Amino acid sequence: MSSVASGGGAAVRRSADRPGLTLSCFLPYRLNVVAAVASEGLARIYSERFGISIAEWRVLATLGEFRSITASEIARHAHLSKVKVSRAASALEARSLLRRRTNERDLRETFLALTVEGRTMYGHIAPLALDYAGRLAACLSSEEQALLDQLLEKLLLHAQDMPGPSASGR
Amino acid sequence: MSSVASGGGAAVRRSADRPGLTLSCFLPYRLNVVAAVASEGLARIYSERFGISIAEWRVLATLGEFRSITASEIARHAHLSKVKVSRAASALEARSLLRRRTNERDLRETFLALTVEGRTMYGHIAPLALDYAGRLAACLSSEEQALLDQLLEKLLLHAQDMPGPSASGR
DNA sequence: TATTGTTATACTCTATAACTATA
DNA sequence: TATAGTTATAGAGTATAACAATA
Repeated sequence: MSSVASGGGAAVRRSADRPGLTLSCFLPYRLNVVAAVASEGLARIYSERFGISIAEWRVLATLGEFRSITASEIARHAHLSKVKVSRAASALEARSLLRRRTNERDLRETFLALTVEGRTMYGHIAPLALDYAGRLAACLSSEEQALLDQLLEKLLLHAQDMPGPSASGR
Repeated sequence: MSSVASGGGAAVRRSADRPGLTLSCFLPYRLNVVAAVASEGLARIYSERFGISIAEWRVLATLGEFRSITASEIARHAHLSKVKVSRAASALEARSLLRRRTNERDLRETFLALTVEGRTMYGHIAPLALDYAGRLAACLSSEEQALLDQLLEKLLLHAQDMPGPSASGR
């Protein structure tokens, strides 16, 4: 009786011994494994070949997309903490890939933008990244890709405002 | 310059300036964000409430599923390195949650199994984890859940035997 | 020689909070 | 008081390789 789990809210009977959890079918685990495997090759591209970290890549990619935005906007867009953005920006700035400029309307804020060199590097990495993502998704039909996208989006929005640890079991 | 990049097969034109990469639509990024968000709450359950790490949780879950298996089998099943399994097993053993026993047929191997205490803890955590996963997946219909599962599986198998960094661009 | 598993090392990443400066 | 951003600190996690035992 591996029992289990109407997700909704129904109480479920389980044997004390076999609560019916199968790791390979456990959604959070699966998402992590797929994400890790999917990132491995890509991370090698930008770490080994361009010497940048994941956080730096995300900042680079965000600035490649939006020419000049504030650090906190990058944090939101790239799903990074402000600390990580600050560190990544410092590292990129030290290599002259990025420039900081204070917002004159609100002196607390800083606009970040790629330098010409930064934009050049972005021009090198982005096609490789796109190619990689393309090859990754190539095992899915375009309908499947769209579907996956929708499902991930739904999941993300839902997960973001899910109560913490087991509301029922506190 | 940025020219390049036939993805799966179709050549794509891009401006040198805007290689057309949108972070929020970039599959590896999306997978990582969803996985991270989906894990947050869960990790809190077993770290704060039970004092175990993710690796330890995976070992625990694997042993909850397969009563007694070798360390390397756990590594394969739980997608962990042998070092991580070894460390996690030591930590669990130190808390008397797990027992190691040498395989008498091949003295290099060690069988790991949960102790009664370990099984008890598993019995506490597994239902919480299942509940969490259930609430997570509750935003999807059961058809959608099955579909997501299939898509993730396909993606995983494909990603695992994908050539490293851009085969074309080496 | 290859494999299982453990340990050591150094390194990176991370979270937290303290801090500066503005608002 | 609250916010944007930086810096400091310490702790956790990581990869790598070296190692012992066995095959």
